[in-house]
Amino acid sequence: MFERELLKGSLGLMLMALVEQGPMYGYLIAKEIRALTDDVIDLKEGSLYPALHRLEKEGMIEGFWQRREDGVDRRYYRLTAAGQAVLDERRAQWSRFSAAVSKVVSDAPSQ
Amino acid sequence: MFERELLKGSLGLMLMALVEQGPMYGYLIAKEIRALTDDVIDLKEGSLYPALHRLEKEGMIEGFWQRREDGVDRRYYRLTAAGQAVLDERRAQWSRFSAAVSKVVSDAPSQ
DNA sequence: TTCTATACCTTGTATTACAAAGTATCCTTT
DNA sequence: AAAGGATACTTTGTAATACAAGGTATAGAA
Repeated sequence: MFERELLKGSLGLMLMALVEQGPMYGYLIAKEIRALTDDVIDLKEGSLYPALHRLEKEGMIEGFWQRREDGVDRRYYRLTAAGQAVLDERRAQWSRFSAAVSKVVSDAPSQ
Repeated sequence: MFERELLKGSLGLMLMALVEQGPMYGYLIAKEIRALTDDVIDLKEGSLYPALHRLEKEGMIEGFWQRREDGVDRRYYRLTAAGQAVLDERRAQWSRFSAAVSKVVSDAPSQ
């Protein structure tokens, strides 16, 4: 119940970071995130696909269809140049932000 | 613009963590957070007070009015027993979550 | 045949940070 | 004396977004 809100603001960042490593498609991205985080982050389809569409519309990522031998279409995404710049920015911002929250939340008394 | 969404899910946690150290009132909490985070997190009143009311309604914190000598009323909050239990939980959850995001976002290639 | 995995999509809902406005007091600056 | 800023709390409306829950379609295993 908290996790839902925690994810806000960091989902786009994670998607861009994964796509940065090379073209990936949605379903694989979700599996990667589950694997990398030991199921701590379990992305739902209703979050994943709209987020990808959003990033594409904003020009951060670029999608293209690829047909497998068996005829199944998969939509791969790659990072755009604009996306790379924004990713660098948001990565730094995440560092600052998560460090800030951790500091406030750490049980060390203020004095 | 991203920060707004980043804060979601972690604001309640920060408020509870601060109030855990002893009774505090809203305005002071905002100042404390700015000071602790070097202005990385600058809490707005439209976020702060509704969040405090929310936590109070949920029974996580307990508010009481205190009148200063000059006649100004301040509303102090302290953590409840229920709030302490939830705080411990959310603190652990934040650790797991932020570590998970950092791992996905870190530029280290998957192999 | 039924179920699971793969792979994508969409609509509606709940949550929540914040902008922007208001109230009131005190102190400092012009 | 007037104007501005800091202190201190409040409220209403808005934008953003994760997700539940539904859908489509294929392939292989039970």
